[in-house]
Amino acid sequence: MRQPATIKDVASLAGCGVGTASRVLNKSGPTSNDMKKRVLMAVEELRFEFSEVGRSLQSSKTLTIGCVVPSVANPVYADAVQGAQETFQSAGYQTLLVCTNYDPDIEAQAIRTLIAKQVDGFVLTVGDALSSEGLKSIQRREIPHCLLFNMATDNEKSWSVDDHSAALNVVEAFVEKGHCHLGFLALKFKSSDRARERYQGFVDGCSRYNMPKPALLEIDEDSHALTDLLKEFLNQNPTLTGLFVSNDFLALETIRCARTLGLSVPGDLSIIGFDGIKVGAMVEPTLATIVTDPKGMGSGAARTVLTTIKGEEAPIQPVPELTFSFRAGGSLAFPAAERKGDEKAATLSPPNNLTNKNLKN
Amino acid sequence: MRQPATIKDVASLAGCGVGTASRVLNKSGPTSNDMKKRVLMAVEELRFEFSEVGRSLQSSKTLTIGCVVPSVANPVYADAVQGAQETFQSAGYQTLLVCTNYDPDIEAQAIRTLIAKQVDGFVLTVGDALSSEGLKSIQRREIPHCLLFNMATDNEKSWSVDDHSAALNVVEAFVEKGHCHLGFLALKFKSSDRARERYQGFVDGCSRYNMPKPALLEIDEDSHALTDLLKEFLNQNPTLTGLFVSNDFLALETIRCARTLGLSVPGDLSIIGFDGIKVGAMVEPTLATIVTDPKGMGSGAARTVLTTIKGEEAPIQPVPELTFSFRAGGSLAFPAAERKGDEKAATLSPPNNLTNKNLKN
DNA sequence: TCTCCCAGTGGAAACGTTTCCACTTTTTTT
DNA sequence: AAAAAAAGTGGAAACGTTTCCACTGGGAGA
Repeated sequence: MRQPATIKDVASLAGCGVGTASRVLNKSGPTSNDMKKRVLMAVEELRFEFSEVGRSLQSSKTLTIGCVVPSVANPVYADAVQGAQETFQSAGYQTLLVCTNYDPDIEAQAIRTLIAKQVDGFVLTVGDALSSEGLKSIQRREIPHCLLFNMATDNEKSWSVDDHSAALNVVEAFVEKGHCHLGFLALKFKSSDRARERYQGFVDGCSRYNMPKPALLEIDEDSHALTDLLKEFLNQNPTLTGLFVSNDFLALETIRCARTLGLSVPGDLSIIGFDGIKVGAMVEPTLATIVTDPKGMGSGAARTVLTTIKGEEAPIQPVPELTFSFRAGGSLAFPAAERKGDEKAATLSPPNNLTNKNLKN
Repeated sequence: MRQPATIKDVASLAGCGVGTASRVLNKSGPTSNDMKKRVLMAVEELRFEFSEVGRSLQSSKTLTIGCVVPSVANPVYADAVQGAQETFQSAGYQTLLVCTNYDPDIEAQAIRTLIAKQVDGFVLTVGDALSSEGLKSIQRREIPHCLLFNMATDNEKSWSVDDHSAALNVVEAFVEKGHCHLGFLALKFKSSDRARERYQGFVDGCSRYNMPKPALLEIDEDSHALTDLLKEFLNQNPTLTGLFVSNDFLALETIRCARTLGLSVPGDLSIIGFDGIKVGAMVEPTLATIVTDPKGMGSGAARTVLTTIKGEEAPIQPVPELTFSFRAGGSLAFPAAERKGDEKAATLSPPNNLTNKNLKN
């Protein structure tokens, strides 16, 4: 028991050749009933289990997939990993998980290691799909893979939210409620092509509705200083009534900070988040947000990889428009000035004569 | 490039034997500077990378750890996995992740597969540490491993929250605020030894303070029917003023349901959660809860496995008392009847003459 | 000058599989 | 009854690596 039994042990205990033992256990060739019985008994006796390592060496398949994401502490990625893992699991593949912490060096290093481990495929979220060294290695070796939450390019499949369209939707939601000066609050703006895409969509949306270019508040960490930063930001943008926050946690935090500043949400400031985490619907006010389906995305990317491995060249493509939906919530409403006054101001072409009020310094 | 280069290719391009090439690349023996140069050039030229599969077969080490948890959709496990993964990563190990969805069959099957893949160790949360088939296999083969969030037994190391003590703490927190009839709301009570342990601690705590045995409300899923169940539960326990909820998400959901029923939290019902998720501190009222450190637990379990692998028999043991802490929050307060009336009732030996009020049917 | 030692090297064996080929025995076909 | 086909079997080769052993030279010590 100390040393696990090998197929040779099984063969010699069953009194047959290794080839025969292999054929019995894999049902990969003709075998007599007698032999079957003897081999199976030997397996039982020795508690034999195949070594996948030996198998992999011979078949050059590992039944293992590399899954590279920034961090599973972020529930969006956690859900995606969950979806991918489940899908791979039911297809008989195991998932080798690496978290990069948004660090391109760790990302590159991790991918090298996974390649050395001969994974059969990859599902990965890279920092920047165009420059990622790791992604290039994967492409060069033609290892089946699918991006997740990265922008698709000409030659890359990707399951991801259509950030640009989603941001447009957010603008529309604000406009419907009569907002005409918006802001964008983002975390880790630099290191993520997704965040940039989202911002671009937001800018485009604002310009489409003849609004001023949205004010941008960029923060480094989930910083404790958010309250102060927010205060300064709002002072610099006194007419701003709506804020698009790049993820729901940050949005909840922002609501808390706004309260600390004596502002009411949505009375003084409307907020729309991004991701659609469950708690967003449990809190008061409920959070208006873009709902996405990270688990579905992870599962989809996994299916794409699986079909690529099988050589079936028709993976199910995500339809961009269905990658998200808008969820209304109490954090979005008509600006206070509107409510008291002319409801008609809440039209699609903003009157541009509204100003923000009572931002108590 | 189609077929990755092997060390043989490197050797023949460098004009040396495979042994020499191996020695150069692993610095595992004497080599001349000339050879070093030639081998390194050949590696560059062929873009050679070691196959870990071949290596593993030879060394019977895979530098891979199996990590088995119920689900990473649950942020507690996600954080734990994150911690474990980081720790393993920096020690040069990769993490093979499996989610069991709380299903003992999947658990057993997954562990078998991981054993076949020859993982060097395991970090795992099993449904029931005493009966888990998978755990038995691991023990039988003497594979280094450490439990996570399971109760430690005589011969098993485990990093986990001291659920029993934590539940006692919760009772004390309620008692300090003058509550004298408590309830316990749990999810998946059956399949988890942790939940049972927590309940036991709660029961013990109540009896210690001469309170009636706590009422138990057990639900199957994150059920939509919670509002109705809660209503019925509170009707059946009219004197109940404090509810201990087995996780923070469920606690937030419970607060929402209570509101739907026209009850105020904490006015009519005080609530204490479990886990200490971040949003708990962002919402209104903030959630009183037991704060735990899942990431630290995951990392700790990983360190235990690593030291076991190295044969160092002195893994850092978690100190039970430091596995959790109580965080005060707005969801816990003096019962409404108390507030209006006699503050002195809030003592350690409850007067037993208090009754619950205004539970509007 | 003769040993002896050691740096440097090549190559075979081993790790645990599967697959292929060759061989024997049985069954089917004529 | 003979020939052909099929079923059943054993064993070697291959997968990519490391490690061990054996062999060469050359330099140091006698």
